[in-house]
Amino acid sequence: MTRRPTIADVARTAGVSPSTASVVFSGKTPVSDATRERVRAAAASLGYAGPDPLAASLRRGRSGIVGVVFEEHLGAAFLDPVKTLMMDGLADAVAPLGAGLLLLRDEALTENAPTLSTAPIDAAVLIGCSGLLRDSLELVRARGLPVVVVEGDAGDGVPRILLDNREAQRQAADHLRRLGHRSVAILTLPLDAGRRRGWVPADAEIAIDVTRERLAGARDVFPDAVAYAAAGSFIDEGLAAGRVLFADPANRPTAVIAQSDLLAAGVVRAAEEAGLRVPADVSITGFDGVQVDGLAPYELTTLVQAAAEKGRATGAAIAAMLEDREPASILLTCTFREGSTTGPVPS
Amino acid sequence: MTRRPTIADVARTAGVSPSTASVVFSGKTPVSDATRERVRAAAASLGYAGPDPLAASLRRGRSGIVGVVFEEHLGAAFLDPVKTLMMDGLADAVAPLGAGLLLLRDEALTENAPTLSTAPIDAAVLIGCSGLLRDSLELVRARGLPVVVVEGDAGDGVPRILLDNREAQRQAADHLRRLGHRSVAILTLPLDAGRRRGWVPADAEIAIDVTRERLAGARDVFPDAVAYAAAGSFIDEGLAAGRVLFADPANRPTAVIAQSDLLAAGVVRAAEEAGLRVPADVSITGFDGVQVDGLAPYELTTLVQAAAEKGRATGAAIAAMLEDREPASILLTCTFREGSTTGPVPS
DNA sequence: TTGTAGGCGTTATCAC
DNA sequence: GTGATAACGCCTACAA
Repeated sequence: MTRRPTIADVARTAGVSPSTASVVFSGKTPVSDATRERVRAAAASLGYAGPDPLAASLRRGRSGIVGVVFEEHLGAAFLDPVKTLMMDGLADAVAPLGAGLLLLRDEALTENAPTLSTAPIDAAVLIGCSGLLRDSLELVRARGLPVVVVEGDAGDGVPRILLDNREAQRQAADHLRRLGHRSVAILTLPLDAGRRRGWVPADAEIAIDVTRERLAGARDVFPDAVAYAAAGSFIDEGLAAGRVLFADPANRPTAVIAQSDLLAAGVVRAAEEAGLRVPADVSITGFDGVQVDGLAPYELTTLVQAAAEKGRATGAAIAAMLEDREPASILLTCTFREGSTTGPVPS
Repeated sequence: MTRRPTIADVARTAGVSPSTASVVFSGKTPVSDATRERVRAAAASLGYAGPDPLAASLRRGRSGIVGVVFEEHLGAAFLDPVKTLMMDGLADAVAPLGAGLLLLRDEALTENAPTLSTAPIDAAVLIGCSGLLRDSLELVRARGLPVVVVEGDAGDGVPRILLDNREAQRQAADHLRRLGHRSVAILTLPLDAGRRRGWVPADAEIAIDVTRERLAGARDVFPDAVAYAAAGSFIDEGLAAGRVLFADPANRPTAVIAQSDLLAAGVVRAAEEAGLRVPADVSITGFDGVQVDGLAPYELTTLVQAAAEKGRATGAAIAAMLEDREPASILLTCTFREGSTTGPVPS
């Protein structure tokens, strides 16, 4: 025989009708033990490995696949521990739906690759913030698929999963203020897709929501704090920025508010390099609450965001939409955690 | 109208046959400009977003999805820079096929989740090494799907993507020997799924291929070198192990061969901590050639594996099988790169 | 408990 | 260049 056996072949061999055979595999309707056995045996003898997922999907109108759209190269995305954790949570959350995650790149970035418009997905998760996202959003909505946007600017009627970035960052700033700090520098995430490194002018346009909100939170407490933008969320970026911040001994901040833990870790290293003790000479806060490999023995004072929970919430929203329930936008809150990198202002 | 429009609706509205409408969207056959326009217009007016991927897939017998099976939690997998890079390469390589990557967890780990046996995939990539892999392999073969195994023990007829671990590691060891080192310690990756940390007895059974082969390569040059196993490939693990290796000043290796760059980075840090200069007092080699965030200013002496290339090779093998060509197993070679962490043995 | 019938939405083939 | 026809393989009312 040349072609793969179908459920019809199995049914024929077992001497039952196709629908009965189908039921044996789906288990949706009771079947007598004898029949089940016969069908099973027939399947085994033919080397039938179960219903073709494609045909089943078409019939059901569901593929069991959730597309996750990234704006960047996959490698870049997974360099970010927060995204990794969030994917983890998302995977957990969609698993009970019987759904898997399909990695997709933003339409604009792909050639003849599989895309939002041609992939057999039941729903989509858009991650990120930039303008490309709008196009992707259009595509998905045109197809009438449920969408959830994570930490991005979505617009009307699209459920979003957000973080209380501003409020949280304000807490960290408050903590520093209570410790007596007045001369504070802020190390921000990239301002826009350009990812230029450097001082942030007072009137800078900040295209990326996360960056803007965390900065606002810090400025709520320290309106005049200088800000320096990193080109990405990496330890080495934090190190480079830290060198700049600590360059002038006469005019050095007593505390640095970094917008990510990786950046903060780099700043810690820059401080060490400059002969400064943390937190005796300089206090440093992070953001994210991820485990930074290689930072021991320090423990960052930081804002712990429930990254995996973010993924789970996203999954829940997807589940809701798939079941025609109203999905809720969700605002997750961060928890302030005091570590060993902040202390009283040096006298 | 309540249900989504189909290509038949579009065809009717445009006054053409369904097949013609189909051709307009697929572009597989020339169509007159006028007709194309009319179909496009009809589609737009009906809000038709293009052919349903599920139906198209069924018809074509291809879903355009490649399943990637991990043995571990997704989060854990993406913590490993080599895997991340390899995913990146894989994504690149399958994109031209019009395929996307579906993240799957090993069958054993999942509840009613989407799996190898129910997901609409055209091919599968199995990553890893343990025994579970065998089960997954069975499932996939039962479905008659093309499979590629990356760095795992696959068995008969399954194309594999492998690295010249032993030979490569030998090069690094040779390098150290030529520099005069005689007292060398080896820091290995985990020995098995148990991931126990500690000295490796001479007669230890090593279940994980990569660990075993790299160890063998090092021992080809230094048969009597002691070996210590880390519990994972992390900087902090390297640090912890380094502390052990450097604990006794009287009996301290002059060189450490670490089986991954992350481990090596930790060892560098442990050396600093112990007041040892690298490479003046101790030489350290890594493996992988990944960019270790936060290690600057050191540059590891290491073996550069083309991780992304590994992914690309995997994709190529998949492509070959999908086109009924014979897929080749591939042995990739690592390149020795001398950095700033190795030097002559201290006199 | 089992069988019958119809269709999910598309596209390949072939004839015109 | 365009159109009729026939699957792709399965599932689910509904009837028996």
